[in-house]
Amino acid sequence: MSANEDPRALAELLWGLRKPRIRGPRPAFDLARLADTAVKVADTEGLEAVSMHRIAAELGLTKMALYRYVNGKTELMAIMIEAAVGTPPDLSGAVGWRAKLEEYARGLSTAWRRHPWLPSVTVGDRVMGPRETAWPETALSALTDTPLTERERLDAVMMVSHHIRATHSAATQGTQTWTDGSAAPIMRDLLLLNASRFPLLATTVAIPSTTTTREFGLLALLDGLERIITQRTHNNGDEQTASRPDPP
Amino acid sequence: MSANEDPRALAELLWGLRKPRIRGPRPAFDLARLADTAVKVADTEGLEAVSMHRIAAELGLTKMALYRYVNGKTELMAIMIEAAVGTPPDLSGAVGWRAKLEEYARGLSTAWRRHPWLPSVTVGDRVMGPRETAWPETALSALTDTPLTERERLDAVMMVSHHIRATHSAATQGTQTWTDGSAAPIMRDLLLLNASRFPLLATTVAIPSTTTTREFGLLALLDGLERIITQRTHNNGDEQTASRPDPP
DNA sequence: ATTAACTGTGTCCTCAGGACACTGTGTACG
DNA sequence: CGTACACAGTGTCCTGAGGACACAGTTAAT
Repeated sequence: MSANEDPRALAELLWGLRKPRIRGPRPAFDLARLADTAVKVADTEGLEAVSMHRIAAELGLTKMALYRYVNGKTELMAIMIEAAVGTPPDLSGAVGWRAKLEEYARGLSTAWRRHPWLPSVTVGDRVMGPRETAWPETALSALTDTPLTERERLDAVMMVSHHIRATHSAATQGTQTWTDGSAAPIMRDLLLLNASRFPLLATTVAIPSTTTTREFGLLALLDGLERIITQRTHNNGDEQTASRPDPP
Repeated sequence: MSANEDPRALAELLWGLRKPRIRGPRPAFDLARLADTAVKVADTEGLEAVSMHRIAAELGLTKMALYRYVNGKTELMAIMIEAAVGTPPDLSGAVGWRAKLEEYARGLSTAWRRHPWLPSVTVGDRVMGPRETAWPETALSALTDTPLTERERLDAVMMVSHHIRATHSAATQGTQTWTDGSAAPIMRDLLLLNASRFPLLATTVAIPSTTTTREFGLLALLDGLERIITQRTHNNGDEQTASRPDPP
């Protein structure tokens, strides 16, 4: 409602630049405690269960007392995200950019499966905290030995993230309208009823899926990156790259 | 608030299966009129400006009169989408699956640029209308001559859609936190301040972008699909495929 | 003409987020 | 040592959202 969205203040909160309070009585909780309880509520009852009132009650506080800690719900969400993302996976075990990126994608997938509300919320124009920022930093490290430009590396990282996000359950963000979710059976019926107008979709929807969209998409994505990378490598004449084996 | 979400009713509304009302007075408006005004409001003032009250007022109605046409805001949104998506591009001019998919991506991009609120809303578990359904149907037609399975074609189509969606302005859905949006300068400052913790991101963010993420990502994506397709083709020994020329 | 079905209105409710004044409390400083 | 200030937490109020529901007015089929 109100013009409460001050990105500067949010940044200071997330990056630990708040001036230490000395004068009055000590606050009963700290930001980490707030974030953890809010995350717990979101995990167990869904994101829509997270309201100022609810979280405050969970802590034995009044709703308005929460505003002593955060400037509004935006800030609450921000510290929730920061608390939930966790640390990015260790890519040092994987060899080659491709294996590293796959490992990264797995890690992302795991984190988002653990907190199903996370993918739908880590989106759009916003201020990120240091813990969340560590993720793309880690992903970039997978591509340092490639001939891609810095921008292209970031683009590639974003592509992987977006793909994992997009394929992560229809309930949160997926648009897998055809395969999962409560609307899927209805859509199937409608397509079969109108098979003449939508012949391709109708036949496609009728058959069961073997592989997942996530696997296939990641394969295509990494194959595309690999093509670009090997092309650059051949032209420049250095850099080794780990290739996926051709199937028989 | 209330359990108003009946996907069956929504489907009937979208697919024109409402029983014709005979008995009482004629309604002053029809669904198309509702949808158009709501779309206009969303286009000019943003999606958050679309409320039941607002749209009703726009039509010179009371809020509750709107509920005679739609069962709730979910249905309003659904007919808004259906009105705004428009018709998919004609792919018959492009030769080869790759050019067709590129054309499709362009069309999608155009539609979403015209209605910036659209990408953030055409997401998740929901019932689609016939006009929106025509889009993936069209995209599938681009891939009929490829050796991909039906499922893989749908996956490929989804990948393209997701990519265009993801790269379509931070304000709506993009997560292009590093490059656009009001939070970007703050993030830049934070990264430069903490360059020791995030060396890769810090350097990456410092340099200006030459190509867009959308172009690079689509390139990688289509390259990946092409690799898979040509691989299948070589193995099966048929199918022609349009390849992008190698740069010098 | 009657009646049933329907459109649109007005009132009320719940539940968000949030502003603001107030009470109580503890620490720093004169 | 005491006072003043800064702060934590409470209670009350407001706005604005979606929505339920009863009612008045209207019209077409019977």
